[in-house]
Amino acid sequence: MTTVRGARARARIEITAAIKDEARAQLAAEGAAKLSLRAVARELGMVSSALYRYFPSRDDLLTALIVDAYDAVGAAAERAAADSAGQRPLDRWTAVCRAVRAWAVAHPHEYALIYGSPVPGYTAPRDTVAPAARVGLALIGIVRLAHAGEGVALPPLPDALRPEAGRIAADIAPDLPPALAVALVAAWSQLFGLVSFEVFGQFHRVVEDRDTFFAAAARRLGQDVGLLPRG
Amino acid sequence: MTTVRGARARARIEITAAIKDEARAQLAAEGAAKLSLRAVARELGMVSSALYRYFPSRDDLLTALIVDAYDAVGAAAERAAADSAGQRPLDRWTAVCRAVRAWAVAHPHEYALIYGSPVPGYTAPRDTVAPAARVGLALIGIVRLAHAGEGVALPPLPDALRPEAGRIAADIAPDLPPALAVALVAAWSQLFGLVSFEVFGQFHRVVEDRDTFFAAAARRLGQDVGLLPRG
DNA sequence: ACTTAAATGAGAGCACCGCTCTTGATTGCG
DNA sequence: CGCAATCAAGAGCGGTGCTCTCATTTAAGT
Repeated sequence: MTTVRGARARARIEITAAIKDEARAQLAAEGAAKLSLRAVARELGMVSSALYRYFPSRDDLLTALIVDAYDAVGAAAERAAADSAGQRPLDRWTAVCRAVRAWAVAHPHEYALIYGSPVPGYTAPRDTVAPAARVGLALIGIVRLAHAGEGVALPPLPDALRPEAGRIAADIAPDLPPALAVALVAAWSQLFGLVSFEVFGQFHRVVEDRDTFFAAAARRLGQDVGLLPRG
Repeated sequence: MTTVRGARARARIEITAAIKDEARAQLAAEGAAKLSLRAVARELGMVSSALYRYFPSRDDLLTALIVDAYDAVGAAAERAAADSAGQRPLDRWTAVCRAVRAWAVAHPHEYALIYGSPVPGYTAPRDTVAPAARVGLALIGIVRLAHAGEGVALPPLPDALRPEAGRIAADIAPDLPPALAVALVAAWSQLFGLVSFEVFGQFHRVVEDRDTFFAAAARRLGQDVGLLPRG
């Protein structure tokens, strides 16, 4: 199906990749707002209208970059999870968190593209939902192992939250107790609160040693999902 | 000093306000990316160049909107803190959190303007730092009262975090113990992680009953800064 | 009260943007 | 080999932020 049919098909793949690379370079240099199709085409030595053979619109190019960014941060998270296999769950949790943060500070504009203000319409395109879930799934995986192992310690669920907790658990991890699922979703979003505040400059003149601050906060987040300090 | 000198000065104030109002309307309708000086001028019945007498650039207009947005969400937080005076600290904490969230979901584009991707340069203009601190200060105020009252319960500080914790405490609340200050900063950013994920659509098809989910998460955040369930 | 300087609005214009359409090669399949 | 799909290029449309010039109006100083 994806076999290269000929020189033309091969060229199309290469040019598509070149466009994305140049767009990514401009994104890293100036941010999504300044990304211009004309500048990308100019840098690639082609005319702007030719670019529309590969991406039907600027938003579609951005969507491609969004998918790639989700995949990149998701891969970083999964790699951290894999590299920390065998360690204690809480250490693995913080390793994944730190991997996410490291990727974010290394690629601030790409991070802003996916976890900042949604720049196109209100709803994300279909293609982005699966890549967007990878970080969350990596976190779930670690907690799942801990739950199967020595178990996790969680406070009881408020009655009002019980129905919603059941829904969430059914959606993201039917094998986990509802209280754990809802704690996971909360911790997941709070992790990106920490990262976003750092990347977007809200910690300016507030937090200096961000590495150790983040490590401690991430560890605390792990405890909030029931991971034990001496598991 | 701010006395109105004449009709011209009065008109300038009114026109400046009208420009901001129209810009805010367009912001709410289409988002910051689509905000156009020309469209604002057109809607106000003036020519685009005339608008530059009031705002030197589009970014300056946006900065004005940013300041207003910070003030609006800060005022909402302070109002929630004032209205809940006398209640138990943890309830007041969640009240402030819910006020922030309520403002955010009511003004998603303005929220995105201040807590989404920073659209102008990397560093926020000077005028924004004071208004941006209001929500944090409201939270600090509540915890400070709780600390002066029946006290707060916090886990011990890791040794590695001790220097940074001292710095943070000196910056934001010298009267509070360092462990509490660092927990506050973390909870502060995590609060906006929860809100951002909801406003930016990351909770789509994950969290349904967002009111109760958020209330529980905010309450847990309050416990993370040492507020006691039955204080 | 008169003059003078500052403030304001209008208009033209520049460079850039996303995007569309047409035209003429080039490629590859039947 | 011929025909259809693919592609680069160019011109062009309406839009943008922003600058400059030029009247006109207002406010202040003498």
